[in-house]
Amino acid sequence: MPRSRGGRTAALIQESAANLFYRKGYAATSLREIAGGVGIQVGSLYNHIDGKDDLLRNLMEQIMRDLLAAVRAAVADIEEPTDRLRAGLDCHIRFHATRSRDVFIGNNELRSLPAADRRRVILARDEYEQLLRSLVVAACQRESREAPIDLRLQTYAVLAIGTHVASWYRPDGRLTLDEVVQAYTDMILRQLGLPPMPAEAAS
Amino acid sequence: MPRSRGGRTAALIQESAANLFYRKGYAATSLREIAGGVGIQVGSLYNHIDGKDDLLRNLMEQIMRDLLAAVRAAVADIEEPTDRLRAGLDCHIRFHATRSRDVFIGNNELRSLPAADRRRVILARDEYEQLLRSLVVAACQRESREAPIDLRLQTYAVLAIGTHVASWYRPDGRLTLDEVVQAYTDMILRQLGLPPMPAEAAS
Amino acid sequence: MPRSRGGRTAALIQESAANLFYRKGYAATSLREIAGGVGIQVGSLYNHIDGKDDLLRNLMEQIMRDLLAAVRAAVADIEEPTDRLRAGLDCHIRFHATRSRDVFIGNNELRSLPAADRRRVILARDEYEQLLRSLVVAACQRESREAPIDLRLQTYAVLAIGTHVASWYRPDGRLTLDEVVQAYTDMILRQLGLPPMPAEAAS
Amino acid sequence: MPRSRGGRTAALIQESAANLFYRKGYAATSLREIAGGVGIQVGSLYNHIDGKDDLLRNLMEQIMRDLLAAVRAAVADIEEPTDRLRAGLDCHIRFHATRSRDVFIGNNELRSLPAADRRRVILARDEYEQLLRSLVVAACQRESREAPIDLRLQTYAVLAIGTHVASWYRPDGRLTLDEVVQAYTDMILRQLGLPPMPAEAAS
DNA sequence: CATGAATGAGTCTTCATTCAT
DNA sequence: AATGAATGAAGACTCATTCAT
Repeated sequence: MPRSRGGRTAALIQESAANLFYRKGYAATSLREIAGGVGIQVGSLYNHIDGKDDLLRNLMEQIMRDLLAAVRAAVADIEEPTDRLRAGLDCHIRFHATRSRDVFIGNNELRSLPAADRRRVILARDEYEQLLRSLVVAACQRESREAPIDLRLQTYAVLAIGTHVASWYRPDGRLTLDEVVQAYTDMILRQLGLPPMPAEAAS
Repeated sequence: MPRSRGGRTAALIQESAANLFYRKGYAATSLREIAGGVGIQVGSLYNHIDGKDDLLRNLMEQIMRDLLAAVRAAVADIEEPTDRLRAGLDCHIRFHATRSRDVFIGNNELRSLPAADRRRVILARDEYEQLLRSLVVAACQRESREAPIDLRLQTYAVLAIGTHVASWYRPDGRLTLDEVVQAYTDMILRQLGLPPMPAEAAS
Repeated sequence: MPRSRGGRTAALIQESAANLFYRKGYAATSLREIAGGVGIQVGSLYNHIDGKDDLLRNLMEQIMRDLLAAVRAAVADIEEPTDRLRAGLDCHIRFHATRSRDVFIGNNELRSLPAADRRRVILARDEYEQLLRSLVVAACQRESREAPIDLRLQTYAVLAIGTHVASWYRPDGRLTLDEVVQAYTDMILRQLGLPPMPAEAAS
Repeated sequence: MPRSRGGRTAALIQESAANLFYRKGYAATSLREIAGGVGIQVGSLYNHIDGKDDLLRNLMEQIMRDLLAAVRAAVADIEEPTDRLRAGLDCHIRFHATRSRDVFIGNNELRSLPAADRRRVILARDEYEQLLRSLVVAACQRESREAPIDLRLQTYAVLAIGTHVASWYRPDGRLTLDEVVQAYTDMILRQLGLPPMPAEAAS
């Protein structure tokens, strides 16, 4: 019966783990439950992972890699600073909404990671924060018409909004994904004193 | 079934529990550690509490009561809607910064609470959200010069900023408490298209 | 029911562990069995020990301490080298016979000990070997009438006989304790070319 | 139920098992490790063995067969009792030194053997003990000039020395194989009151 | 009130063994 | 023959909880 799954069991385990870590938290999730989610016995997990940490580490490193890559790709071909920021924010919000489960875990289970891995993830987070800040700073230097509040705080607020979106957005909720992305992006741009619409689109 | 709710030791236990829940999370904290933080043995805890849940429940109900009471008191004697909002935001941010530990626990350990208690806490949270929304709506109806984005989202964003402040503010950090409160309050007001400074203070 | 045992449970646990380590070996003995031997549950063991290692470590350090102390005490007040050797051998054999269980464990479970403890026990064993060798050498230098074979090997042989006695002697066996001690002591003395009987006793 | 008793891999597995049983003991050795020593996966072992017991049983029966056969062959063509004993001891010591690993396992893992196999091995050990005793008795009856101590004990001592040699001899140690064999053989002969050198060699 | 000890369920992990491929 | 995956039992250890002292 178990055959024919190909090499997919490992992925199913990660899925099951992510679902449970999201619902109950890492420490409150037992391997028994994770295995149950895949339809195998606890011991069988160890054919695919080295330990419980593995599941969390994989998850957290993956989500940080994906987030960094997504925003970098989103701004890659754009020159104009404000357009870059707009594109970055769009991607940032959209990512946090669509991958809210993993982002949520990434934000809440840092302390559950073994110290060594935690350091690595924190470095990636710092890198992401700097990427966002560089987008914010570049756009504000060129275009902002109001004296901006502390730009580091502004960047924190951008991160906060991502985190928050991840904590409540549901695909079947009151607002569509595009509406949410639009609303929050505008909110941030207005906050920074920047025009919400791309120049060519506004004319 | 002993209880000594007013006791000195009981308070120390709550403190120890709060510190550990904050650092490691509820599920990852053992009663042994909590007892250790007070300098007593595990068994002795049961002279003061009924179980591990107790500690979390007390904490979460207390913080919600305090938060609601604080903001209500802050706006109690103010009539003018925008002033009410300003005062409410000031209190909201300040509370989240100064009581960041307990607020953080309140935001992250909801799922660790037994279902019955969870419901009660969620009701209190809804109540708080409505309080904030009423402040936002009242101020925007009277004074806002820009078409506001969805006001429910705006309120969410206000909550998000509180949560975020609680997650990084430290009394010995780069910014003073007043600076943080000022910055975030202004940020939100600007966002809503409202004047950041009270009229009389500005002149 | 469990009360009134005073603080004796820890000792009962050590006993139970020693019996099982002797019969089945350390690795093949489960904590469940050890606890069963005392009439308690596995978890209860941890009120008295820190882990399985503890039981082995205590055992091995105790037996080496006792052995060293016993032989040192046995030769303490004796000046004459051959008499010292006789007394030392008597004690050596007698100890290995009467405490055969623990000696056996000590000889066979060294590798089961965590590396740090293992080193400590090995030092004690080296110390004991040197004590025995010093007795042998002193006696042979003064009195031996035959050219002795390598004295280090002879000492090894003395140790080997102790080990071997511990592996088969039973109090209810064919030979009494005194007979065994007598026979092996004579055997070794003869081997070294020394007179088996104390001078005054022989006359 | 595959079997390939003559196979090359089967022999490698036995080797790997013997090395590990020697270093860590039977109970503390996992099939994973044994397989690792051969460079195959655990499951593959079962193409060559029926189970973990198999490995130990084979080892123990083999070593007893070899030991018995070796000593029998060594004394086969010798008539004179003391010469027979000398040759037997030489072989006994030499065997224990050169095959120390397997002899060590044979002496220490008896209790790890399933009851049925254990009985068989014990019979072989008894047979070997009787062989040695017969050599000792025959030589002592004809030639010994001193009143021998209990001959059964003497035989035990001979066995003890074999065991002990197996526990410390290393080919690259301080003494050569011949020196060790010589020393211990002389020791035993002297013990029995028998001349250490063959008559013809002494002249 | 505090303690030390007991309990039983539960944790993660390892193991020998099986078997389809 | 070798492999990768599955299994179920067992391992050591932790935990929240209870209770006699």
